[in-house]
Amino acid sequence: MRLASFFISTLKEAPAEAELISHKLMLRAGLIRRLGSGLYTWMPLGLKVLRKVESVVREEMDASGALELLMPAIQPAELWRETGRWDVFGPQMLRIKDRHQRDFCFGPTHEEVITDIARREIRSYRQLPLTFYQIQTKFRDEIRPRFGVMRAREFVMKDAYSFHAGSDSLEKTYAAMHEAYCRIFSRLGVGFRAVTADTGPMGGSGSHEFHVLADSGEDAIAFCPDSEYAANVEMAEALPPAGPRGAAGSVMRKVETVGKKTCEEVAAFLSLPVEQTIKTLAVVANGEVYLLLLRGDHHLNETKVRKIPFLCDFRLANEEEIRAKTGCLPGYIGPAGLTLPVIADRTVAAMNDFVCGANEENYHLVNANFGRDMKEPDHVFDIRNVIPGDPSPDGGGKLDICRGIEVGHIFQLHTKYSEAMKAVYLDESGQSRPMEMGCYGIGVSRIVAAAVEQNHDAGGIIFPEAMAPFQVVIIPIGLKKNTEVRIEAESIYAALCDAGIDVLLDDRDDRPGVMFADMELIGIPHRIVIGERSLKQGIIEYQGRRDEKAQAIPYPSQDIVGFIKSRIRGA
RNA sequence: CGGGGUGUAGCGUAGCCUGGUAGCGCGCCUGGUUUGGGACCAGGAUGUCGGGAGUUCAAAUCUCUCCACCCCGACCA
Repeated sequence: MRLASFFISTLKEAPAEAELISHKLMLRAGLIRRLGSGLYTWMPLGLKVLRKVESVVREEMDASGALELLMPAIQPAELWRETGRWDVFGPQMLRIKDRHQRDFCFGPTHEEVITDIARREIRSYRQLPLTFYQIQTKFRDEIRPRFGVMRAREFVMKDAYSFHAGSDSLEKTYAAMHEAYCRIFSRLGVGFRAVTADTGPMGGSGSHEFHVLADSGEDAIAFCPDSEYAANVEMAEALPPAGPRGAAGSVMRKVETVGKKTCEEVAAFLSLPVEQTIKTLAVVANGEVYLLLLRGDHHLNETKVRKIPFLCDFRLANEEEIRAKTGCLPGYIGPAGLTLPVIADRTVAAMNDFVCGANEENYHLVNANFGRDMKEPDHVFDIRNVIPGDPSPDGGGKLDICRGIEVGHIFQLHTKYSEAMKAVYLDESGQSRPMEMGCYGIGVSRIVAAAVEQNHDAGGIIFPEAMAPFQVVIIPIGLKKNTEVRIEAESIYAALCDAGIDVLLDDRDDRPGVMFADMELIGIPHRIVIGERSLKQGIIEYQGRRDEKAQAIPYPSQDIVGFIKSRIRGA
């Protein structure tokens, strides 16, 4: 491609709306332009990147045996009513009415549509297993779209769905998809990690997320540096403390703690470690008020709480409810002297001589103990987030926590959708059975942002080889003025094109600094500079995007195409 | 949804407090000189000051209202 007949639009300064480095760089490089909140145009240069990501995804999906199809972006409400998700999905789903006032949505996902296809088309176990996939635009009306295409409302997603006669087959395909995902992210050149995950609103069991590791990631990942263990913190199990609970020591006393509401404040006020305090959370589920007990420095894990059957639809109690049940303000409530059901975190259950609210405004209890000063907890569950230093659930060492950008998620759905929508097949014995299903997503557009987030420097983006908009750029200095420069630039350009390399010729005849800066900003991995000065010495210059300095290449004596090819491969 | 903030030329911004007919940098256009790291000289174009209403002789500036966008939060007592 010749730049004079292409279109790039770079910015020296980033628009004020961008916060995240990837967002700023994508705007400055002219990859994307914002149309509205969470809505982005992929400019020609950005679209080239997006398409390259798509093609890697497509190649690996095809290689895994999945079959590409394309479903409508707009879906009728009836399908969603069959699975009950029309009501469950909530405001994240963009609902539309057609001219007849019939309900539709702009698909946030496609389980219903694909299951409808499956029930119409698949009759027999002989047709199974089957995996379909598409690369489609989705719309989710996010609470707060942000970070450009990282969390946009409209985005490009690869979603695949597999159908099986039996869960063995599902597990096989699931494993194959896991492998395909690892190949995809490796080929794309992003640093990633597969972690065990919660299934969330998609339902089902058995799930892995794929995260691009980046400090700006929205997800926290617990991992063990000394073993293979890695999980979303939502999922990471906090093991019970090793030893038994210590014996109760000196007698419990009530102390005045005026204005000290948080555990940190109370601990500091009493000169005790915050690990010696217990915080009490009042929640309401099914009309009942429960007390949840956590160690002062720990945080509640909502996902874990929702897995406790009687708390699956819990919410935090409001101030009036708390006052009615405990007679006291939030900040001073505690498990002592109340009849409310108490759910203790595993860590709390092993604590003795702790500090907790006295259920009296401006007072806390010190040296409190279960059994002696209050009833034992009614239930003990793992309801907290793990923190760095916690033992790894696989026994392999201590956990650490890092951040990641979720770019892929695979689920075993089993028969959640097939049962609801009667997607059945006949097995060998002629019996009708619901199909086992799996579902596998990749955030295609998000990958671009994640890759930029992970690969950039002061000059701009450093695209990984596989998703760079162009593999090589040729920068001629003094193109119009110097015939020799023009001839050699054209000849090298033609040779690289013939070799099937995606090469950009910067024929703008601009000042060198402008061309260098632009090409660095948009992140082209390999650069060839052809100038009168070097040509006279029988050389041209090559510089990799990550290289400190350019290197001289003897020219025309050295085979440039071969050299570039080796660079592309070696990168 | 709650809180905070911003809206002035394509981008970044000054002016607003203290009302008097809008300025700067980059970019853009023309001509010329330049050409190995975002050039220089000369000339030029581009603003419903987010929309509407109000106050005033006069509003980017004050008031009200609507809109858009950004940030933080949306249960951790």
